[in-house]
Amino acid sequence: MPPTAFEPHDHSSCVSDGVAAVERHCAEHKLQFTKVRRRVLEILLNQHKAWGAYEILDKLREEGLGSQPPVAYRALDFLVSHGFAHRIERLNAFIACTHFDTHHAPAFLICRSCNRVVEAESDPRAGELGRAAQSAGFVIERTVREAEGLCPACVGRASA
Amino acid sequence: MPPTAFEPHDHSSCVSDGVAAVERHCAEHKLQFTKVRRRVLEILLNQHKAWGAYEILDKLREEGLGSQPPVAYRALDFLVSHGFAHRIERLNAFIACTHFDTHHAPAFLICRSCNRVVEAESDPRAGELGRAAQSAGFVIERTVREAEGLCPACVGRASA
DNA sequence: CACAGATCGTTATATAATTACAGGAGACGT
DNA sequence: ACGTCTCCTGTAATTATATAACGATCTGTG
Repeated sequence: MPPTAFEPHDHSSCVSDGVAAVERHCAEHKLQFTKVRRRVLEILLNQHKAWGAYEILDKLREEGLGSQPPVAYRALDFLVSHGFAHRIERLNAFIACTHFDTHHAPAFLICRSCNRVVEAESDPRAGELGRAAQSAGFVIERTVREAEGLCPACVGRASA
Repeated sequence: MPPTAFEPHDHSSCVSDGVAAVERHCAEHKLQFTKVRRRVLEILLNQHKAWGAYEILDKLREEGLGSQPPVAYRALDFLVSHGFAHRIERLNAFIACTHFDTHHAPAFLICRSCNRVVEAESDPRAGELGRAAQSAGFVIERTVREAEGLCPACVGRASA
């Protein structure tokens, strides 16, 4: 499953499918998918970039959905805690989850030029972190794996 | 090379060896290892935990070495940019480098209970990130790999 | 309806980081 | 020694990110 967001794709389905999947999941698990939460998810899905909480808040404010930081942070907390979105530590920003079904430990590729971010599936026990943890007797609960660099399009542009 | 900071060790040598190594490196590369920079490195080396910039600033202030945020941030920038310290994105905090010689892409194990942080050596091209990057044609420039969980001592304490 | 728990609106505050600019100390060529 | 260049320092102000606290309102359920 190669990352797709760096490639042209039918983006409108990213939004509609994402919202639909979360809607379904919330219905099944009796979670309240409220207006603000839905709107924040839509905003996140709207571009494959990481959104700062205050960028989202600005949008909400324009639309009359809330004007104070806790409004945005609460919606983001909800989305993140249920796996509908992820926090990108490197950017202090948030992105919609694109591997929603699988129970995952995500890894991210962040293009510093066009700011697009792609989520890759990963196994938390694999790789350096897992190996180091095992040899140290460390129990991993959560991992942060983020790579910053240039996406294929921007590499081409730079070397051209 | 198993991580050592989770185990008992002669900690005074962590500080003195660390400072000496950086001192040598600065001399060789004509870098100015000024009073503030040295002191910040000592503070970082003093405990195997991640220090917030403002914690460091408080210490500097007590000692009359500076009172405004840029003093701490500038010293930290120097240390990080030359590989003498690392930033832990997950904690918005900084830690002294313990694998100083090797040109590295560090990974970290963060104990959420005792707050100790251990640096593990790693190969940026290995693991999930490298694989994902390669298949996407993404060029990695920098990676963030941080695992949060419980160190051996705290696991024992919790299950006891 | 009445209740409990979740969610929301708002004010205030905490924490983290940067910008901007003036001054100082050392390196270096002349 | 003199200017001058560069890097480093001191400080004020501001921006960015995130949380605390609290009362009001909504939602599902008996």
